Amino acid sequence: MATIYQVSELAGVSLATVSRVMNGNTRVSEAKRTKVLEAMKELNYRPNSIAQSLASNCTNSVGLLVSELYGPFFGEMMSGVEGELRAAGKHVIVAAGHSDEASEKDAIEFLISRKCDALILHVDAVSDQYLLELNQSGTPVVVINRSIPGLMENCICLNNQLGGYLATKTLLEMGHRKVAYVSGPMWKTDVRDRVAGHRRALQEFDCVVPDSLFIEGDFHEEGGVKAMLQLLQQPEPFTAVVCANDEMACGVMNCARDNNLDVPGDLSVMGFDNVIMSRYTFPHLTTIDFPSGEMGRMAANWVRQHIYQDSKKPVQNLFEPTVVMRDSVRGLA
Amino acid sequence: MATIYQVSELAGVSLATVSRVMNGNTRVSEAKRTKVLEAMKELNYRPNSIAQSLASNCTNSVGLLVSELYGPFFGEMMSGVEGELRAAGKHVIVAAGHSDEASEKDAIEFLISRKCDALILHVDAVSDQYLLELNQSGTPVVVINRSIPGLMENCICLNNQLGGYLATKTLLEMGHRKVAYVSGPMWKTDVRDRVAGHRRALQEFDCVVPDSLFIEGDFHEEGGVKAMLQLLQQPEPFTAVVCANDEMACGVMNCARDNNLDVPGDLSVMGFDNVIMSRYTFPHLTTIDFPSGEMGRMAANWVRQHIYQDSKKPVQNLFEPTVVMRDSVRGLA
DNA sequence: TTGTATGCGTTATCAG
DNA sequence: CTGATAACGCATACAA
Repeated sequence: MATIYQVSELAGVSLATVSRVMNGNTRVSEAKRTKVLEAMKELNYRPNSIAQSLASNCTNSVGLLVSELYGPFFGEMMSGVEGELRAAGKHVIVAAGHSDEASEKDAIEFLISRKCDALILHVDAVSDQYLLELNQSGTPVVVINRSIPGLMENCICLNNQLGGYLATKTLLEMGHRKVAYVSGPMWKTDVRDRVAGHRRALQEFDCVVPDSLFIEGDFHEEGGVKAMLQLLQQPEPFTAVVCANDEMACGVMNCARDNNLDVPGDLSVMGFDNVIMSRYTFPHLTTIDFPSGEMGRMAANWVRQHIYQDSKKPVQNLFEPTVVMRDSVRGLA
Repeated sequence: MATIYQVSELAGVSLATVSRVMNGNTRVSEAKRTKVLEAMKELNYRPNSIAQSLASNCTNSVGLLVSELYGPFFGEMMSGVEGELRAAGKHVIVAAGHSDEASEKDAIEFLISRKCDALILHVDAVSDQYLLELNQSGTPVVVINRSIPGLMENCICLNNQLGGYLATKTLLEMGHRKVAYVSGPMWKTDVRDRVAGHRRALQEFDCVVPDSLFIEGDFHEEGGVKAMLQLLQQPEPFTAVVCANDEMACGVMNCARDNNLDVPGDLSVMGFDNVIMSRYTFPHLTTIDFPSGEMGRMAANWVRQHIYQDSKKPVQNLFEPTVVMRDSVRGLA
């Protein structure tokens, strides 16, 4: 692999001049510049970004930590991040946190030791305090889908409360009153926000539903099935069930069908996230859109603004969810 | 951030000794070793992996190039790669190639300039020749789902031919004879392999189907819908359709339902890939399992063997697909 | 505008 | 076993 030194020799200039034409920040005479360029081409020179990083103390790479590398939700998000960063000539180093504290911290250490210029995190096991210290300690951090007091500027959030509200309100407006709720794990902040929105909508419509119609799920399809089974076994009737994510909504719909319940004829089902799959289910799932791709892009944009100063697109910290009407919900006569 | 120099000073040893206890390859007296370890702890020292990379000419990072960052298929694969590599203390740098030649090459250049120790590629736009030269030129390459003459040792493949064969054979054995086929883009090698398997099964059963029952799709859900529409408009009757991937199978099923065709009552549908979603569709999709996660893990294992020499698990170059029976296929009386 | 010299934080090659 | 010292490839004050 050719080095800057060999290029300088072939071009008959100093090593510093070569460096200058590469970075393009200092003025170089046109004559020497073309000479250097030619030499580069001839030697098929490629800058060693490792050396560049060491010398400039900038790695041009940002760490991306997500809970899982698979799943439609994270896929869209990663795609957004990578697309935006790649366009700026930056690298993304990914790691998975598996929603486990030790694993998340480990991954973050991993990324830091790699000297990432910034970290984009989607974590839920690690504490707010930890993230605050992390950001203070030298590695800028932007957090997705989590609001951290004292670090709001670095958070890219979805208004989960509003999402939960919209989901339930939609059903309520269509005449449903007996609406069951299958939530995610309540230790997650976004889950609690969605539930709060749900409760607000209920309250607004003077609607009280018994506790037995509230089930804490696990965000997985099987969890949806289990929740539905539980719902079916308790005495309270219900005409609709709103789920805290699309996977569980799938489980609920499948379970309903297995129990000879027609969706949406006998039961309306509402999802959350608007995962790609939700367009393919039968019936097509009515859900709340979570713009994960856009939010990933925005997180990357944040980094471009604050770290690389190469973007002038304003940062949007809060995203608003919207209702996506499809076929799994029906109005009550 | 503390450096090795400060540690050496605090420990009262030379800088070289510190380096030695870090790497643990040379013997160091127990006394000095503990002194160094203590100093490290006190200074909260973390090695600068950039400097390590420059000095050792080993970045401990491998580039991973996939077509897209989203989608269940790549998600599973990436997850396999990251899990295996992370366990070995290696980093993975990801990029998306978008099945476009310029984009794929660009991404590869990107990864190379980052001095990845090896590249794991899932590409389909770039030529065999290019990959051969790439591998020769200093950056070891392992290719997923593509067999390259002269580079077979570096390829982790699925037996697509067998997969295509199994898909169609399954239907044939159940009595179907009028089986339509919705393929992927024919310029992709794996697509052609699947088609070849399909043809082989047909031949084996002395079954000839008219050309109008063969549609070239695009691997997307909409493509499945369009293909099904096309199938419906031509005169030849058919009792089953095998699709080159699950997404298109979803489209076919949805379109069938929209046209009052019961699946599998009136029409059997076979998918390919066994994407997570296929378990959630209605009816649950019968398909061919593509062990993308395992193959990703194996690609990573290849790298560990050949580049880092820290794995003794044997490399498996060829994976066999299997039939996953679910509810979208039914035998003909 | 251009060249020289030094530093970035480690590894690795020597002597001792 | 240990300690100087020279790479590694590039960026960048400083000087010219």
